[in-house]
Amino acid sequence: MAEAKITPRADDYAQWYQDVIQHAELAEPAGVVKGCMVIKPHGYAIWESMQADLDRRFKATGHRNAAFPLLIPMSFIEKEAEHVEGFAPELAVVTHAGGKELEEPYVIRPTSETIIGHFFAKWIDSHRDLPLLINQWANVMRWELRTRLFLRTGEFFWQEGHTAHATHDEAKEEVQRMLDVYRDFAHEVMAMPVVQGIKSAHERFAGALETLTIEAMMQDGKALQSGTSHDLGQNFGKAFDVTFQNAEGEREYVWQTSWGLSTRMVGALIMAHSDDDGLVLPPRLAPIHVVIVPIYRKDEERAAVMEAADRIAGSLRDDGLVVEVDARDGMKPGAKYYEWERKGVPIRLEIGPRDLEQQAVMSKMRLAEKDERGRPVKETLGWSDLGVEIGRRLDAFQGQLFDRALAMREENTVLVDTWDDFVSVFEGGMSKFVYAHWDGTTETELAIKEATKATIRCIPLEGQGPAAEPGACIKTGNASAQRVLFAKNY
RNA sequence: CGGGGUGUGGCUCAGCUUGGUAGAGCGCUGCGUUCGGGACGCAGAGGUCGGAGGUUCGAAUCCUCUCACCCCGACCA
Repeated sequence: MAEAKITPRADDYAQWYQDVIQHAELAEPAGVVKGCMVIKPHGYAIWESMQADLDRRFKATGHRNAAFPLLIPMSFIEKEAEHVEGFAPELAVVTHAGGKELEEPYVIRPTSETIIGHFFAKWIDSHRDLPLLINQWANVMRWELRTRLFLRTGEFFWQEGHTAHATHDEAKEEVQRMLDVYRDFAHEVMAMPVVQGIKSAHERFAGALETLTIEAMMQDGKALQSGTSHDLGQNFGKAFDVTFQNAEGEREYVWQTSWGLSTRMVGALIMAHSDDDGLVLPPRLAPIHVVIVPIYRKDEERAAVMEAADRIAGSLRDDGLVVEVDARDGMKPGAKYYEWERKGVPIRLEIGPRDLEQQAVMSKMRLAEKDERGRPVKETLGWSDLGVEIGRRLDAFQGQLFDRALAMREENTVLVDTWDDFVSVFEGGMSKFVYAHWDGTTETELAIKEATKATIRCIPLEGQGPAAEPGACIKTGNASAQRVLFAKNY
């Protein structure tokens, strides 16, 4: 299988990212409301694929979907002290409706812990009501100072899970369970390796006891937080009076969790896999698996070739593949090739007059090797059992993408023990993942960020980073229980 | 909010310094020839040059104000 070249792209990575999005026709800023996006059909189809897969995983772990209001009374947000402090600066507030000023303003939901807490209080009475496992697919709004397409938009789409449990242990299990669901999704579906870990106090969700995260490395070596799972403790239970009677007849506050994953994952997908030729989509997320480009000169050829192309497409569809036949006239095959490559279709089949007699097609993978003339290497496949052959190649491609991304991350991950080395690692274009010791204080964390722009992405969970061993903080020399993951991030 | 930049046809942009009444490429429409890695010819459609005010005989161009967007930073559960 082809070994694709990854270009670090360093300083112009942001521009490259914009170009890929634009040329693959994924999204554009709405231009009306700051940082909101228009997701074009192809981009939305990728998000839909993510939704479908995640939704299956959520249901398999016992969760049910529900929907909650877009507008939240301001007073709800104010009920949890850390929550309001964290979100107040980025709230969009509705003050007027029906032509009149409202007595109490509403905020457009930045996340739904508060309004769901309000309803959980009504829904939960007995320990028999627990655990309550809810997920919501929704859009939310956060008025960020600076927006970045897909990575930090004012409005974005996501899912937010909200659960209530009888004990802290059960809640903590749920937090870890859903973090694992996110990891599995990232690895199996997105072909994007992630590090699981705990956020530092400074990076923790406003209102949570603990925030867990999955962190992925993009092609320029920077980290992208790709999903989070929070242990909310009893903070929201107390703020919204969510209580239940236990088996002993005593009233207790519930233990809650929340976890979310957003359209930022579409951005992650682009930055993790794509190249200068456009999108590279893992087969399990590709809206189209196979595009068939018919080739012909004369009308008689066209009729015969189209008939064969349609028949092959039908057969592949019977095998469960999503197939597009590009029957557009007046466009040369080469132009079609470039267009579908930019959109990240994993496999292209060409069929022309020469193939009809031999009952064959030419197959080209998205990351095919180039020959000495710079042309991509294609292979000839027979018509019989074509669906099986293609399925095999799609599976291999899925694995190849993960292996490639993992190898890239390993090559750019280092252990660092001196401050000078630490500083020099973060100079220059290509960034890295650095495992180093930290004394555990926010003060040191901020000082390191100030000096290097690198932040603590997470304190890796067991088995995620290097083996836990005590050491001395990279900056202060104070005691450290284990290495933490530093990186520049988006 | 600080620094830098850009607003001209659907898209990318030139023209602005040195005012003279709007261009290119791509895309789009029609016809013909093409079609195994980004086709070509011919004929067309499409723009009150972000907005307002000013200077001038005359403003895309100069001046003032204003709006929007992009990049860098601050911020980022």
